Amino acid sequence: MQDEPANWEAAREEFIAQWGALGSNWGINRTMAQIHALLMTAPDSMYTDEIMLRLHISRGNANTNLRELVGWGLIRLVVKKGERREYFEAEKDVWKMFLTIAKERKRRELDPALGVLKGCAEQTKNEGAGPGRDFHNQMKELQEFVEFGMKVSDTVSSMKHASALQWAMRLLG
Amino acid sequence: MQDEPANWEAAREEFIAQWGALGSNWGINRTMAQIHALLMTAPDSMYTDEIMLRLHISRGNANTNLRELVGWGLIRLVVKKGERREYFEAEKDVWKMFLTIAKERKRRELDPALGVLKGCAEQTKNEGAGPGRDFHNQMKELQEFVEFGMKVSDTVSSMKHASALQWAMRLLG
DNA sequence: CTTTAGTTTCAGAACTATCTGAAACTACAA
DNA sequence: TTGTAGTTTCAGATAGTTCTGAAACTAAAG
Repeated sequence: MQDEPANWEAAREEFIAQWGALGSNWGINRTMAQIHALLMTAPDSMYTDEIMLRLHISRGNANTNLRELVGWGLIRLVVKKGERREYFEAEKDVWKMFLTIAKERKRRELDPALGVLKGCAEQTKNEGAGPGRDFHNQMKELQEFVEFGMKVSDTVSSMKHASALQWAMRLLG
Repeated sequence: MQDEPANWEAAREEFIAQWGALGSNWGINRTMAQIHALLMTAPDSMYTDEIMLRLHISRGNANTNLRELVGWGLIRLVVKKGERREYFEAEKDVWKMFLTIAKERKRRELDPALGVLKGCAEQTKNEGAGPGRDFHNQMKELQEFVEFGMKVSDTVSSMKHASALQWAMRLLG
């Protein structure tokens, strides 16, 4: 088993390519998803040039997307003592990864929607019976639903992996 | 209040425009989101030409996106007796809307990801200790997590609004 | 101060998604 | 049939997003 030239690398290659393609459906761009997949499965931290080489992407592209990923909190920058170069490594804990993504999506998808709904509800709060009032009520309903969803999300996010699991088991059981 | 020419329409206009913009973050295209917003807030069902006129979009565009929305299950086609024309109306119940979206997103985001993970795990199931095995374990972990998430989603989806609410109340304390 | 290793920026190129508009099609009615 | 109302399709135009590559920048070391 020792001398086999890393046959798992084939599966890894596959994973990186597919994960990149999936990124699109997820509203994440391909390169970003690929870098994430690469780092997630990297035995050691990597630096920019390695990543560029491995994924055949330009320096600018690599830099931008590494920065984005750090912004999301999905990877972190590591400095090795005695080395000037910056290395990157991915969070590998699945639960933490999930929380990070959930938080970011909430921020990007729910927060702005809530703003719009509140604004529209406010603007029509004095409408009398009729279509105007119906509209107001609908905005209110949506607003409450979104707020409720955010609360659930916050609650789950503050859980440790173990207690979330336990909670979910109760739900499923 | 009677003769004021529909001042709530201003708020509605705002809602449609903003909702469209939000669509992008949601992985839904602008027009589709706008049509949905328009129909969601329409006192009566509407037909293609009304929608085209109201949103300043072409027939082709309107047709494609109406079709998509019907596919998602967010709007439905209505035929009025004695009329040849097809009308459309949106589902207005918030909980049903949420379920529809959740189901569709699961199908588009989770299902394909699961496929990839299973494939990669399978391909490396015989790896001995070392990076190959680490990779395999990671794929397995991700796979289990996704499967778990799907189960939770299915459970919630099968709930009636009332019982979901009750359950959530318990969660939130 | 100069060199060297590395990082960041950004204008334009390449690519992708979306939209238009006109033509083809369908189906009913006179 | 022919006319009319409506729907669908699709090639090309437009708009939006992502990527490249080279130049500008930063900071440590000589």
